[in-house]
Amino acid sequence: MILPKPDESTLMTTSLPSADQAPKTMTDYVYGQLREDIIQGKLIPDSKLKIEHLRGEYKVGATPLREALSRLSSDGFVITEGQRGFRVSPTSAADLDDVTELRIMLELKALKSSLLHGGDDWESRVVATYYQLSKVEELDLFENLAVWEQRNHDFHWALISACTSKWLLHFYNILYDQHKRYRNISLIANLGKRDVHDEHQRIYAAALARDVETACRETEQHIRLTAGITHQVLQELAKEKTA
Amino acid sequence: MILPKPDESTLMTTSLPSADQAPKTMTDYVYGQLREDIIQGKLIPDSKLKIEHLRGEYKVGATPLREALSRLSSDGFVITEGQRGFRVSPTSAADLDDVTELRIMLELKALKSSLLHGGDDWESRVVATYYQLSKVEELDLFENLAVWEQRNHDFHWALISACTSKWLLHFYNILYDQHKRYRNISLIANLGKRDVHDEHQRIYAAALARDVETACRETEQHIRLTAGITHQVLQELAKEKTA
DNA sequence: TTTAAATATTTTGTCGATATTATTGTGAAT
DNA sequence: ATTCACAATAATATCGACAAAATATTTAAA
Repeated sequence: MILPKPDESTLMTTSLPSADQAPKTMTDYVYGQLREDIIQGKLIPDSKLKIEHLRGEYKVGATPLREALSRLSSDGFVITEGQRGFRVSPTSAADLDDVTELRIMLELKALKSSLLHGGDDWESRVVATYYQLSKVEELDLFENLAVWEQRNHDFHWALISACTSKWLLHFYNILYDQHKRYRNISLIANLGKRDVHDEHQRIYAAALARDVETACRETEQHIRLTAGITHQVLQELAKEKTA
Repeated sequence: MILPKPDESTLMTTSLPSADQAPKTMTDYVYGQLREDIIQGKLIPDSKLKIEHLRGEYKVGATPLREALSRLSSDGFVITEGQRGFRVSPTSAADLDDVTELRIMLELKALKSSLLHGGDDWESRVVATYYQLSKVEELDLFENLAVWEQRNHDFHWALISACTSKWLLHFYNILYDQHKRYRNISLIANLGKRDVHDEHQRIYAAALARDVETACRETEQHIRLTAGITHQVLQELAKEKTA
């Protein structure tokens, strides 16, 4: 078993997502890989996930693979039917709307709780992640997409990290990544048409001022904008296919 | 492989919970068993789940077992740590509150959507499940706990079954069962102190009248009452332990 | 040519065995 | 006694192989 340096690893983690828990086990490793490849769209929606093929692709045995796929199925990234193996969960405009609405509800609730309970450590995290995000947003985004993605996630996570509900954060994590799946389709269109940094700045200011009302409003608008543009791109792609 | 008659089976099912999807595979079978045994408290919180032992208990191989446990870990019923196997998720008063608050939020949202979108088929389901529930609530509940449990679930599910959000229903299912875990501790205390049928009747009437406001208010009160009594029993048990 | 039955191939789900890692138990040294 | 090192034991995670099931292909009939 050749694996990177070991580290803590629990389900429903409350730690920052950038703390990229180095996997202790083959299952954990391939779980992370598969999840990431699904989110990145490298494994295309509704395509079949054949064990033998994946075995060669990720250099792991069948057992850890099946375990990882089982987990992913409960996360909603993979669907499994009777004796017909696994496949990547399909995507659709309807599902995007579904994910978006629920994510808004959960994120706003988490944000509110976080603003009410966050202490000095929370403030520090918000300031630090905002600073790092700002740095990369001054550069050419198109050349630093991966870094921006990471820091964007870190910032949003820091904002809600003081939320007291473990379950809320757990579900939020799933929906955030589901949403990311769609957003990746339209990332370029998204970043081109907006002043994302300005949106972040406003959320940041409201959060530190503990202005729940404003922070929630700005966050909701922020998410809806992304989802809206993604929805457009998705429909354009659908039209191209039929035409 | 000796398994019951086959049937459809997909994750994130939108069908009634009583439609007890007969498992096609060993993994599905043992997944259901383990889940039920955790909910029923037969597998006690925080206890270790040793593969060899479970293998004998449920008469299945190690691979399906590990797959089922992997799924359950993403569902939050089981926790898995690095190279230290699986254990039943621990319970706590804080977790009960967490589950309760989130469940209320999700169930009310789902109920609202359902009342807005439900058609004739939805109405039929509500009427039918309410009728069956009423029948058993006229009998001695203590002698029909299992049946009551099932019909109570069916009724609540029917109410929200016209909700258009698949994700909302998926998360609701998880939280409902998590809540059931706690409720089982105090079921007797709960049924003794209340007129549950009256509460159900009021929700029923408001739902059919499409009175979103009232239906939500009654449902919230209904859940809070259960959770409150469960909380009490939980604390009493904790005191007994220290005393 | 289409439809249907029969056969061949692929793929899934499962088991038993094994190497690796954690845990427990034992005895020596502080 | 308590702590530490080290051996003995137990449990986990993984692999390779195989039977059952689904899928693809061929062959025969309408």
